[in-house]
Amino acid sequence: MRLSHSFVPTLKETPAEAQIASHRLMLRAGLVRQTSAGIYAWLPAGFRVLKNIARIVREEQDAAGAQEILMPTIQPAELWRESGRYDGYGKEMLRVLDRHDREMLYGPTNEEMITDLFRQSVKSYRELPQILYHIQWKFRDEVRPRFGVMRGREFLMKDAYSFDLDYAGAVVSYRKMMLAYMRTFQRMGLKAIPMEAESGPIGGDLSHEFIILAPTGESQVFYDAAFEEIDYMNRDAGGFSQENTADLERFFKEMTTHYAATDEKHDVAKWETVDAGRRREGRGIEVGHIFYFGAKYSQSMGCTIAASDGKPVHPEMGSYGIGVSRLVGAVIEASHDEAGIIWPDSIAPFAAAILNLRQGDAACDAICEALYAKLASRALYDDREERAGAKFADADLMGHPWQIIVGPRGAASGKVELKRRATGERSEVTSEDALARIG
RNA sequence: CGGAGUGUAGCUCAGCCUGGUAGAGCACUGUGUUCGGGACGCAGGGGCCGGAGGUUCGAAUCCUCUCACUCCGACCA
Repeated sequence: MRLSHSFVPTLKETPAEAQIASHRLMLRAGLVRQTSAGIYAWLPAGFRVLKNIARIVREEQDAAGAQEILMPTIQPAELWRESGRYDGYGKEMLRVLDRHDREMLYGPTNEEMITDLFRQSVKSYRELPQILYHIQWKFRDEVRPRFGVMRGREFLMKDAYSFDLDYAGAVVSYRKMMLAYMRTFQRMGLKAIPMEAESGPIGGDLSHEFIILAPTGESQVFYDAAFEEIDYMNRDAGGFSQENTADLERFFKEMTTHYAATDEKHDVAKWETVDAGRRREGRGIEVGHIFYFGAKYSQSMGCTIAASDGKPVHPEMGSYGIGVSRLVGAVIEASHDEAGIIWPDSIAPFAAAILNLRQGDAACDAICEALYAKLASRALYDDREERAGAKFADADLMGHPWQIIVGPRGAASGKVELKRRATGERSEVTSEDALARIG
């Protein structure tokens, strides 16, 4: 994409409403625009990041054996009456009437709908276990939206639902999802800590929330260094396989025996028992939450399957959420500096920015165009006729992992300067070497 | 939902107290000089001053109502 013809409206000044770093930077880098309280339009660069995050989430869900579906945003009130949550959910649920005065709602979550879908079609224990997920917009009419996309009213969420014959099976599904989550966050360059949590309005008795570490996070977290040392992706390096029940058990034990707590639940006495050299403290942001809730919904909604003896049983369920749009903000909170965003390679909107410091200079133009053609859709070519300072500032703000700086000084001898955004490290290389480094 | 604020140009804001017909910086357009970390000159364009009602000869400014947004608290992916 050429910056001169892109809808990437960067701002030099910070809009008054933005209080936290990620919100400020998302507005300044032209990622999103607010349309009303807690509701945002995603602009090209921001949307690319959102899609990249969704892609990683999707890949890890698929790898865990979950199947992707897509449920609607609008749901009938009927279903929620069945589960008993229609009246209980309160004002956070956006309720609407259609033209026939039927009561509808904009879904804040999908337990009822998935249970309805499931009970219509699955009749035998032979078809279990199953995990279904979708990535869909949700609406929760928060009293007080804030922090940009981190606490919006409309947000993109991955929610998965597991169905198992019995508790033992449900626990396996739960552990699979937990592992998928740790891998998902690792791939985004995030340090995530799973913590035991209250199950809240979703209900149930086994529940973890996933906190990612960011210096500007909302809550103080205390955890054992063990969480930072595990490579969840690589089984050979101490990781785990989702296929292997023993692995899952070992993984779950790792996740639940080491100390981890937010300030609200911090147990100083227990904390003291953690080896002093392994105690870690930081700020954190909640980006995911998983629940096992047994037959809560399958029972209230009359969802049964035939067990091996032919008798009807209520499947055991769990639900698993990741705040996809929230992650965009959370990643920025975890990875930025004074100059702007520092995108992890895996989710960056563009792998590289090409900065032509002298528009119109034959050598510069030629090198830039050649690089741009080779990098195709992976690079943002800053071809504006502006001073170098403005281009550098925008590139730093937008946070591309690499900057390829093409100026008359090096261009004469075919050299460009390659800058790594995260470290600020710069080196003078040929175009070919630059392309090779970017990979 | 309680408390506190703010709505004036695309963005940041001044003007309001003390009514007299709209301002600055940045951004934008044209042009020239510049050009390796947010340049400078000259010339321009852009605003039913959130909305409605009222007071007044006259309202961005005073009064009433309303809408939107933000911040602090209680709640959440």
